[in-house]
Amino acid sequence: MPKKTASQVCSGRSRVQHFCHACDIKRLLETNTDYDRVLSELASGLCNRGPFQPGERIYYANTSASSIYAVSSGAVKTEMPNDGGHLQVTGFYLRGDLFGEEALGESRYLHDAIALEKTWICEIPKATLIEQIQENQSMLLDLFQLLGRRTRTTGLHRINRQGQSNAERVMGFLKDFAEQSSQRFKQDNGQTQLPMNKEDIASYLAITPESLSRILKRLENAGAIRNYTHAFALIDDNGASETQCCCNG
Amino acid sequence: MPKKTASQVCSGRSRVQHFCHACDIKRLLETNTDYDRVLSELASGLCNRGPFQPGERIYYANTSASSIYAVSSGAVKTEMPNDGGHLQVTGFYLRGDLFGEEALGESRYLHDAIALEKTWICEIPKATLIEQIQENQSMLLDLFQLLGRRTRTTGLHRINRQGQSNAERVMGFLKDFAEQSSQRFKQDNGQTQLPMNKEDIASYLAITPESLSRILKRLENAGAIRNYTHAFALIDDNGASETQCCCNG
DNA sequence: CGCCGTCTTGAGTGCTGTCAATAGTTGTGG
DNA sequence: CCACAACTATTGACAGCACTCAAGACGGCG
Repeated sequence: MPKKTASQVCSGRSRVQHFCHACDIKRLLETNTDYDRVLSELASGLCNRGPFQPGERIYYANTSASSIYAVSSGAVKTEMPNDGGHLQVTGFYLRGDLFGEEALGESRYLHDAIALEKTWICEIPKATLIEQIQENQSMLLDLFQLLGRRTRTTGLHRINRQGQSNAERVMGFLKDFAEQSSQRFKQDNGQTQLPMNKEDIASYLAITPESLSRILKRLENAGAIRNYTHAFALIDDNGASETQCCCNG
Repeated sequence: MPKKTASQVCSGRSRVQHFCHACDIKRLLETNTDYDRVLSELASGLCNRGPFQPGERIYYANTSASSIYAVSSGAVKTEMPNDGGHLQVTGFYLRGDLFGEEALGESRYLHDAIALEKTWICEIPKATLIEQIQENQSMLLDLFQLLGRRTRTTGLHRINRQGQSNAERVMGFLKDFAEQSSQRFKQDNGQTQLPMNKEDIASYLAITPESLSRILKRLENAGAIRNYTHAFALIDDNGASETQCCCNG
C-alpha cells in the first residue's frame, strides 16, 4: 500500500505540493487563476499535521471547529454516538478526501474523526478558505462540487436502498470502495486493501459483524468476491480472475 | 393545515415577502447588510412557480440544473431510481425548506422533485446566488449553515442506525418529522399531518409498506403513537394525551 | 511460543419480505 | 347525496434472513 514518509515540519509551498498532489484542497487551489499567489497565502494558514497513529482521534464531536481537513496520507473514519449511546461509523476517507466539511456552517464538529492507520492530514482554516472564496468565484463552484461529490457517492441513497438485501448493500459498499480506492492507489493484483476492520464496515452498514461475516462468506461461495482480513477482491462475472489465488492481506 | 392562496404572477419584492416569510432563501437575504438592494436584485432573478398539483414533477433527475428551490407552500419529495430501477424516496421538504441544492456544484439534478400536495416553490438561479455570495461574505456562511442543517437533521446517521430495530427507526422518523413540522405549522390537537402517503415513508426508510403498517400498529398498541391515514400523534410516556380520542385525518 | 483481539461459525428466536386477500379512503359522475 | 371505481392501507400465512448468545478459529504482537 502506498504510504508517504514526510517531515513533520511545515515549510511553505513545497510542503503542500508534497502532501496534497491528489488532494481535494489542492484541487481547489489549482482552479484558481492566480494559483501561486493564492497558494502562498493559503500556505500561511495551512498546516500539515501528523502522524496520527491508528485509533488516534483527530478531532472530537462537539468541539470547536475552525478548520476543515483533507487526508494527506493514510485513512480516516468518522463516527458519532447514536441514540443508544453506541458509536456508529458514518464515513471513511482516503488520501485526498475532504472531511470535517460539515462544520463549514457550524461552530462545532458533528463527528469524531479517527485515524485508521498512520495518517497525515492537511488542515485548512475555514476563515482562510472563505477569504479565498470571496476573491475567486471559481473556487466557490469547485467547493460546491467537492461537497456535492461526497453526497452523490456516499449519500443515504447509496447505503439505505429499498428492495435490496443486506448482501446487495454489502456488495454495493465493496464496489464503491474499490472504485474510490482504485482512483487513489495502484492495485496490480486486483485486490482492494481495507484500512478499517470488519467491525467498522458492519457499523457503517448498520449490521452486526456476524451478519457481515456470513454475507461475505456467502458472496465468496457464490464467486462474487474473495474475502481477506484486511482486503477483498471483486471477481468479475465470468470468474476469470478467480483463478489467481493470492491469499496475503 | 395552513395553506396559501396566491396569485401566480410574479411582481417584484412583495411577491417574495408574501411567499417566503419563513423561507430558507429569505433567511439568506435577511442576513445581508444591504438587504433592500440585494433583495431587489435577487427579485429580478427569483421566480415563484406554481401551483404544482400533487404528483406533478418540478424537475427531473439528470436534467439541466440552473436553479435551486425552496418550498413556498405545500410539500415536496425527492426520489431517484436505485440499482433495481425502482424509484426510492430520498427526502421530504416542507414550507421553507431548500431543495435541489445538491445541484449547486453540478450541472444536472440528482433526483426527481415531486409535489406532494398543491405546492408553490421559490426558484433562485444559481448564478444569481453565486453573484450575491461573491459580494457578501455572511451570505456564504449562512448558505453553509443551511446546507449543513439538512445533513445534520436527515443525514445517514438519522436513518441508518446500528443496533436499532426498524420500529425504532420509524419512531425516529416520526419524531424528527413532528419536530420539523411543528416548526412550520400550528398543531393544536397534538397531531402531525403527513403530506406523503405511507408508501413514500416506507420507501424513504427502505422497508416495505406492509412492514411499516405492522410497525405502526405495534407502536400504537404499545401506546407510543396514534396512527391515522394522513397524520399521526406522538403519545408522551405518561400517556396523558392518549385520552383525547380524535380520529379525524 | 503464547496471549489477546478480531473474525468466523453454530443454534435458536424473532422480524421482515413476499404473495395474496381484505378493508378503508378518495375522487368522480350520476 | 349516493354509488361506483381506483387507489391506498391493513391483515394474514409462510419462508428466509438477521440478531442474539455462545463457542471456536485465526492472526498479530510481544
